[in-house]
Amino acid sequence: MAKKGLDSKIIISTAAQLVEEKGYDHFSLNELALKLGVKTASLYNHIEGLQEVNSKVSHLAVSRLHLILEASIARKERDEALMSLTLAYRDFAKKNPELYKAVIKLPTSEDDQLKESGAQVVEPIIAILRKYALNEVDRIHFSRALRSAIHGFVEMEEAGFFRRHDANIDISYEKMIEGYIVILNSYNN
Amino acid sequence: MAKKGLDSKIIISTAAQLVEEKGYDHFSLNELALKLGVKTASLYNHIEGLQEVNSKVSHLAVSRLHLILEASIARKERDEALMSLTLAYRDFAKKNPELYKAVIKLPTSEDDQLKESGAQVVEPIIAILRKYALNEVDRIHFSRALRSAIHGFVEMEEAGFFRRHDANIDISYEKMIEGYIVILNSYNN
DNA sequence: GACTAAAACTAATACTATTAGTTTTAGTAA
DNA sequence: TTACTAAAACTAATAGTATTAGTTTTAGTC
Repeated sequence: MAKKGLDSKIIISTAAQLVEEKGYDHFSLNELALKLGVKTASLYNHIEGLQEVNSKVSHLAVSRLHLILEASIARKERDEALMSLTLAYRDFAKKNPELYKAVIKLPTSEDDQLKESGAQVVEPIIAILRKYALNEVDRIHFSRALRSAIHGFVEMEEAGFFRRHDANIDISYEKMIEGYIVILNSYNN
Repeated sequence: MAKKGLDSKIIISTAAQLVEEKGYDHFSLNELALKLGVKTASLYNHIEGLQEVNSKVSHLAVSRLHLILEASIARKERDEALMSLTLAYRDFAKKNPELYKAVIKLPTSEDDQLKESGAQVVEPIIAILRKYALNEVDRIHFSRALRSAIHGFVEMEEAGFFRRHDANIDISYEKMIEGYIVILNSYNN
């Protein structure tokens, strides 16, 4: 019963680990407590409840994705940056499929930081798009379409929709991104 | 304790209704039984368990979506058919947001009909694409990109990602589809 | 060395799905 | 009409979930 050095940060990062191990839908506070060497009720000294854990795991997932996206576009611009970011995005989702599922649940947690957290994924995309000849509104339109495609692709791939093996999935993805690059470059300039 | 006229079909359609009412994540067999005027354990005379219910609700959702997509392209071709189908798709997702969530869980249910059921959504899209000058492999590549975009868009919209009100969401969607139509028409012909 | 607040604990509650065993019902056969 | 059977309802119990209340222990401070 000695005080374990528990705090919210350790709990959330362990939760993220457990989500990846057991699957997003099979996460439980019982297993989390077990992994932390503590009784389940003890967690409530540090967290409000399951909802808060879920919410914070989502924020953590978005944070990590953000870092990777930023790194992917360092010293790159335009088409090269876009291709690099989109590949990094899919790579993250494939390496952390269960944690990635937390990303889409982000805005569900109705706290105020969500605008900030949501922006973490859009921001590097918007940064790239600024180098193209789109006005601000078209930039938003285009970024929504691009994010939809990227997210939709990795989620459907993970869910098991793309089964026809006579068409290579990597190539499907590349062609999709190339399509977006074509559209993007067609905006006058 | 008189025999209620329960069968699998009634159970699943009631489950689908309950999913829409309470939200996909808050569905329970207890509430389902309550709504059917039966004790929870009695459901097991007709269903294997929760997993089967979830799986069959997914199949039902896909079936309904399929019907709507087919109807949307009746007597239409090419660009007009594509625009009509994509609008119908989003419309379905907006009118049945919780039930739509069951669609993405389809392939998780590992039964053999999944190829058939999954095909229900692709099929009308492929039918449209046959009228364009793509070879079979490119048709698959393109359909994956299009489905990713459509699904990704409606899911992110429902999840609350598209918040900037200075860009109209309907227009974002239209522009996205128009982009795909441009790409599609650029395949020689 | 006593006091306090944080952080662990135990115990209980109300949900969830699921299984086993029992009773009732509806329909069929004698 | 009565007896039989199988389906479909039931009750009761189990194991898992999150959560709350109340208690004990610990670590650090006065």
